[in-house]
Amino acid sequence: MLRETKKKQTKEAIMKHAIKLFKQKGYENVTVEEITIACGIAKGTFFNYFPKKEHILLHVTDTYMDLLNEIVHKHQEGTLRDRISHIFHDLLQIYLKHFDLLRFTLEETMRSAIRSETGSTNIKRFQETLSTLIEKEKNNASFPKRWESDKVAAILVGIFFHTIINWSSDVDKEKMMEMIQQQLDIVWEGIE
Amino acid sequence: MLRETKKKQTKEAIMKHAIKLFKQKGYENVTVEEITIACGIAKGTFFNYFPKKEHILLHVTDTYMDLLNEIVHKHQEGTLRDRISHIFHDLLQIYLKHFDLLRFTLEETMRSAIRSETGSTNIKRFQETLSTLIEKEKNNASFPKRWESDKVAAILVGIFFHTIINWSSDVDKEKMMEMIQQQLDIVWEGIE
DNA sequence: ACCAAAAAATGACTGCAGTCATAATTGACC
DNA sequence: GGTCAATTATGACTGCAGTCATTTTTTGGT
Repeated sequence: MLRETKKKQTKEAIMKHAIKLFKQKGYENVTVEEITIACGIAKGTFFNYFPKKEHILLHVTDTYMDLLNEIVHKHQEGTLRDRISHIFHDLLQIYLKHFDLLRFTLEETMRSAIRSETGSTNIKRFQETLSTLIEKEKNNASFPKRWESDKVAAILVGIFFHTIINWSSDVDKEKMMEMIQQQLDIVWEGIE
Repeated sequence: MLRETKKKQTKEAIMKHAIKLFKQKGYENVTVEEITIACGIAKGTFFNYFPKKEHILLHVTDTYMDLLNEIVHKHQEGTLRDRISHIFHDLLQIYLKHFDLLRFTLEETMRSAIRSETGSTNIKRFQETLSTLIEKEKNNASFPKRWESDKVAAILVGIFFHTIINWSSDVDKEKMMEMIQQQLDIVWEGIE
């Protein structure tokens, strides 16, 4: 299957060069033609692999999805409450570190979620990851069974995204984590 | 001041015709030129009023912001917990009713929040509205003072947006409200 | 090694958002 | 009501995303 391997190579080449250029010049200042020239292919070929320029960004998220699993895996000890905090902390660090690229990725993630072009959005995958994490904890009896893991995960994801969307302009990283932390505290202890 | 009134008229005309066309044909199938022709002005004039096509959508939100205040005003009786539920219920109804237009508006709202083109995003304004609502309740001593209204509002907004983003594909309106409701319950009563 | 069908690459082409130099309109002042 | 500076309108123009008819490459069969 020469064809298959070549296709994979081309796709990866496009992504590699695209991301490199995005980081260099910013997403909006990079044209599709530029990317294809960097790859040594014709402009039209790009669209055989990605239906829109933006779709590269969705695939970028896939890479970071792996990272999410790593992070979740890294924080196994302690209470669920602490573990979630640590996970969010690490995620936030990554987001802020690669902010220039990832904010466009975030934008695209939101867009595709709203349009629901794909059944399974990256946000939903994030939520599922947290959901299974919580579900496991339930079996350890260290988590109240009356709440559906799914819904709790939804709240947590909501907090995370809402915070990074609304405060990513803020340069003060510590403050952002503090915001998330305080919201988590409220959720854990309950308002009333 | 003929000039001022004329400017306002033109701006409103653009918005009126634009929205009408968006509803008819969908945001993406309407060109800027089409809008200007409907208004009887030249294409270039459009960009004297809105820097980008998408910016009309941000102004659409302004209209719905007024609606938000009405809704908040409508639900004065009962506990805060119930009031919030009712407010979210009404908001969701509006969102779903005008879904075809509002999902693009939502998209744009998210975009501008992430890019933080404007200091005060519509999301932040929503949050502030809820925050003052909660703050008032604090003074009535019917709300625990230990939590900052701001943070509680942030959680609530997070729940609302995350839900509509991730489930707006779902046609089942009742289910969506149920999702929000259940998340609110958890937040109110606390996880632990 | 040759052939035909399927898959993939190509780049000229189209359509639209957004720009900008120029033209028309307005208001303030005499 | 005539003059001029400031504001606003205009539409030809530019640049880029995305399309598509055509060409090139790959593959499996003989």
